[in-house]
Amino acid sequence: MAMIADRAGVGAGTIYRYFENKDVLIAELHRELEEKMTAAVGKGYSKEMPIRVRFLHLGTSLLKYFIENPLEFRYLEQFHNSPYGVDYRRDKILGKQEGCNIFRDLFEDGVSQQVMKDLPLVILFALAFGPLLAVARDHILGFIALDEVLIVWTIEACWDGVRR
Amino acid sequence: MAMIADRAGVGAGTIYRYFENKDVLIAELHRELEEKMTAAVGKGYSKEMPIRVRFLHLGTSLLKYFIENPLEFRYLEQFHNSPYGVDYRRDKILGKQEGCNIFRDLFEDGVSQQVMKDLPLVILFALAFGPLLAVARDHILGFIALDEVLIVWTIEACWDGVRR
Amino acid sequence: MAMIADRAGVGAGTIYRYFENKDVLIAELHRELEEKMTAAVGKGYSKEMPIRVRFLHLGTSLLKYFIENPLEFRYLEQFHNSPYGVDYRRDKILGKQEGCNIFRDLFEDGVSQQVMKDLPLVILFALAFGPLLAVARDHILGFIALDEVLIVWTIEACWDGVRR
Amino acid sequence: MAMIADRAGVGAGTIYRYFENKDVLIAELHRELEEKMTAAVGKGYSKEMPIRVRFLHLGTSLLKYFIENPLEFRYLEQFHNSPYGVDYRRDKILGKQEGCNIFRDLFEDGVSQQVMKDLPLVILFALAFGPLLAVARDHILGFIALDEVLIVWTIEACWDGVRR
DNA sequence: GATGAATGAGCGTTCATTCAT
DNA sequence: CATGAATGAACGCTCATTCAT
Repeated sequence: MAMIADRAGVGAGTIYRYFENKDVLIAELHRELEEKMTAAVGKGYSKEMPIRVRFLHLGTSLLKYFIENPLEFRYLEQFHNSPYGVDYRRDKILGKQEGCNIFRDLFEDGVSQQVMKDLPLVILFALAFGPLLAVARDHILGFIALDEVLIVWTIEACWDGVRR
Repeated sequence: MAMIADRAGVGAGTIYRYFENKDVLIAELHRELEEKMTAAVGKGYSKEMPIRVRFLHLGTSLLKYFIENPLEFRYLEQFHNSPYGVDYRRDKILGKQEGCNIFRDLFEDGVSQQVMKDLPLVILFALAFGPLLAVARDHILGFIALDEVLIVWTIEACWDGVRR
Repeated sequence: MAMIADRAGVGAGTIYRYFENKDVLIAELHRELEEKMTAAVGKGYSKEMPIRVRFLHLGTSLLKYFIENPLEFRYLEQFHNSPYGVDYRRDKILGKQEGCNIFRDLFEDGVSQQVMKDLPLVILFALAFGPLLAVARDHILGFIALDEVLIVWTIEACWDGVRR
Repeated sequence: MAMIADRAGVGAGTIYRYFENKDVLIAELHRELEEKMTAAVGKGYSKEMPIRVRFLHLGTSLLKYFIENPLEFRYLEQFHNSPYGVDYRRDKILGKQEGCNIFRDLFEDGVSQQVMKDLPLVILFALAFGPLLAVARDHILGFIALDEVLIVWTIEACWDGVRR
């Protein structure tokens, strides 16, 4: 908190006028970033396209978004690997189903149209986003240099994992 | 550190006779767990088997190992999501190539035999282990209940992602 | 201060137009409450009554007032148990003699008419108000349930302490 | 806490090796002081003495103890005027009756032998200790100068308040 | 070699007060 | 006059590390 206040060029107390406490700050920043990300990824996307196209569109958009916004990616990753993120996922999976529907819709459609493997949603998510996040992380850390081609190949490989 | 010393039944200072500091302790514990894991996973494994069999063997063994040793899995995950883990991977990927060769060998063989996609090793790793880790995490957190069948299907889906 | 401004329905800064600072606000509120209390207690009181009657009147009135206005009592007690209250008493006892004369007059009359013990005023105050405040506090905290009879008995016991 | 550590000439953290937290420190210090006080006051005291003598002994001893140990008195007063003290009293009065029996015993004996007024214990306590504490406070703050004689007179006046 | 008391920078948070608008 | 955003010293507490014994 001290560091954030410092970088924001404000006093230590000022932060608490805008966020009730650290947890709230973290949660709100997460929500904001996720919204921004969802918006960016949803550009040029339509439910009317074939499943495969939708998957490739969403996958490449997301991967590119992460690569172009490494700081946001790092935040999102840290969030999901923290107790905050676990609670968040638990609410989302076990609680009333809302938010982030763009991805769920795609997978539900994919399964019901028998284009994707008939596996639980959670596993399909893992198959699609597991590699995607790993690859984004490795690029940002400098372990690979992703280019347009590599991005597409990677997402297509993810598609192979997910499709029938 | 105090808690570890306590559970070990030694004084707070004693720990520093065996580990220079917290970072070193973490790194050494990691190495030990990874060795144990590699050994477990390598049981019944042979380089002479066909690539696909080797992949399925290693994948299912690993996933089962994580499910049976959730504490170790949590440690390994936390480690890799921390600065320690990043440094570790950097050394491993960019530095002198050693350790954990069992996996690298498999992917190198897979690529050279043209059974796997011709992608950088790092991406193949992401394709294989990304979903695996995600699925292990979700199982341990209670978001899915993996059984024998689901485990095999998951690893086979990973194989689809990786194979030509 | 923020809470007070809030409940008053004004901005946080506005309070400082009416009170130089927190200390002044506390002191002024104290003065106001003491005035109100003195007025209430003085109802139906006359210096012409016999000392004992005056004492019992003032004592029971005061005790009843506290019981009926527990919030005010709590404020007054907190005030007197704080550095503010100590300073206030110091000024009152050692400094120029004013204020709250109704009580002093009674005790001075009591001593000079040889109805009360010939003790320093401060001690007579302690004998009279010490138990009264203690009993009011205990009632408000729920340690006793004072009724009309108990109140009178208590004040009469105080009188026993004070009288010759 | 910082101030205490400072005056003790130790680091900020050291204090927590001896007291779990601030509340515990406060409670333990209180217990220690009360024990010490009870011991001092009980010197030369016997349940076999007549009630009046017991009362005068305990009263004068206590008052003298406070005067000789002004710091302890201030601590005890602050404690009892704080939430800690209120909770403590609540436990003592409403909970299982233990501790500080020397005083309760005296009052119970006094009432049952019909030497003291037939009032609730809480009120008798107020009658006896209310003035005593007030007088001790005023002495310590320099509002009166108590001497041997004044002390005895004060306690005798308290006795008048309490006795039949 | 083992101990555990001591350390102190750092944590997240509060709140009386100021001052530009 | 009134506002409320901004302040920053202070709070109670933690914990990896040291060092005299």
